[in-house]
Amino acid sequence: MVRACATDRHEKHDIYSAQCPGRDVLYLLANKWSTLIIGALEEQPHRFGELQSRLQGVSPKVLTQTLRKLEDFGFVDRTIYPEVPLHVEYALTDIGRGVATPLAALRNWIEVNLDKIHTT
Amino acid sequence: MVRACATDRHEKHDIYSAQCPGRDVLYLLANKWSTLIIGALEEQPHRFGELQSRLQGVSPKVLTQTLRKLEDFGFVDRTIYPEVPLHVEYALTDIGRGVATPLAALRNWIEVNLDKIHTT
DNA sequence: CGGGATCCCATATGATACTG
DNA sequence: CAGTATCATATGGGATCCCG
Repeated sequence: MVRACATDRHEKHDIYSAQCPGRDVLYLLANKWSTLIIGALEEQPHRFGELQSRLQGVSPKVLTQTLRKLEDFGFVDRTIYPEVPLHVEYALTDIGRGVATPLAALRNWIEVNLDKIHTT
Repeated sequence: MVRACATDRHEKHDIYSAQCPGRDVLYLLANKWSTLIIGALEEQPHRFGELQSRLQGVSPKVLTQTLRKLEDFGFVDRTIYPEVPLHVEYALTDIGRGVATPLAALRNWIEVNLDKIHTT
């Protein structure tokens, strides 16, 4: 259950309410790349370039934007190794590994049921 | 596991590939309202106006757009009762109830962990 | 290598008014 | 009631070039 009880409607802790902070989280994931990025990082930490080649089709700008947002929410950790050439690694935080689980379930469901879905 | 094996990279059945049809499904859900709509319909069928008041903040235009997309993918069923006044009901299809499960898991995770997330 | 800076477009989202 | 029409805007997304 998402709501604890019926009286939660349109309260702060009801995700169906406009005031619920959970909507921000849902909206963070609700873009073209967040879910895929978290999925990739769940397997193992990735460097910027590795992510870009793994997530076919993402531009460096959008990849940066999305990573920053995930950092802001505390889902992703960015570590800089001051080497030459520069080395930056992105990894999931504890909380990041937390969301990764339901997101993996979603991706998995999609893969398993893809043949039953009418993808025009 | 999302990929069956490592050799799946950048193939049609690898969701990380740009050619994977699963991306369309992921992208369908990746918008501001789809997840909430499916969540609401999971509880019970809703009329248009019921949905609109339940999902605080959605405009009729956007609600229609999203519902149409969900219909196209076969997740939602639209039934018209030719009464006066007009009566239209939206309900989940079998496949719609399928996605609803992982989506509910995601919403639930968000609610449970909301206090641990840094929502600026 | 890992981006930041720019410019630009497509689309998602919205507010409001109107109709079958 | 259940939308559609219209207009307006925000943001996502992308291409390219450049720099430490």
